Amino acid sequence: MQIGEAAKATGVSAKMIRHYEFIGLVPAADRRDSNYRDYSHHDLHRLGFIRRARDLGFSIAEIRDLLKLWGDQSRSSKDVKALALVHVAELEKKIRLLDEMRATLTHLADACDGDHRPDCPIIESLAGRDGLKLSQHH
Amino acid sequence: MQIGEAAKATGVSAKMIRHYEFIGLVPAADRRDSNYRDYSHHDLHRLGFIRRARDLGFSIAEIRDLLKLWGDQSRSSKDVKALALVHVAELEKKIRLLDEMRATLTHLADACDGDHRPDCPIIESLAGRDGLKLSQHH
DNA sequence: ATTGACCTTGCCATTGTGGGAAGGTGCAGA
DNA sequence: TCTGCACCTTCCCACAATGGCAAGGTCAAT
Repeated sequence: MQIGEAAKATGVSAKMIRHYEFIGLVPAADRRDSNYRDYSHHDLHRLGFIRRARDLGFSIAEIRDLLKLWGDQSRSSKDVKALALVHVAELEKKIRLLDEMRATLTHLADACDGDHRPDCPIIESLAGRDGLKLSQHH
Repeated sequence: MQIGEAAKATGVSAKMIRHYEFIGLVPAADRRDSNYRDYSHHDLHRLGFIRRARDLGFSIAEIRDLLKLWGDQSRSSKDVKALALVHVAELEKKIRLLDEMRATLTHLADACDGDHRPDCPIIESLAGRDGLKLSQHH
């Protein structure tokens, strides 16, 4: 199976498949005489695993660890769960940050008349004449 | 005021101040004889505005627009509010995506015993033997 | 033999930030 | 005055993930 078909089958673009090979996330694919990459069912399985992990927001580094655990007969489910929970915590942190931004900006927007006049608490707050406090991330 | 002090005063790193100058987000700073950049209160005010906008998650492109609106006497608060609400919608979209990931992964982790045995629904789900459906983003 | 769809490598762009090297400046203390 | 340190300058590299483009090779069907 050549790379385009593998891409369709797994939902990982050909570009990214090559990239994952380059960074060592997947082993170098077999080559035909034409030098075209050739993918087996086993390869597709691995790529599918990677795509699903990416869909869950795992980073490349985390996926590297997941792949190791996947291939490790002696691993315990505790190891996998720990990794997953770390990622859940990361997701929650990101969500919290974004939600603070959302809340602050929503408050500012609520306080803004949104009419033809120039007065605007949003701009004033950004400008530092601050009645409405802005949250301080990082 | 030289760049390090300006950085401390505004919370924007010297590195980023130079970068913002390079991409034209702030005008080129005045220079002393030494070629050191020299910042006025006016400059600090602009940098502070930028930092607060970044803290609210606005992109550089959006901040560019906000700065235009800031300096525009004839703008209406409607224009600012519209921009802010677009950004709120972006934030909400990101939050929604992350929260789907969080929920899916939390379900998987709940279904995982997390003990010494190797059987793990998380890995199995990633591997595609899927009883528990994974969400399909993009 | 030509066309068109696919593949190959390689380089550039994005977004926002940090790191570091190599060298200039400015001030304070011996 | 010389030395050292802290700061500044520019320039290049890196990250994570992805896309795009260009110049060329391959293959199947016409």
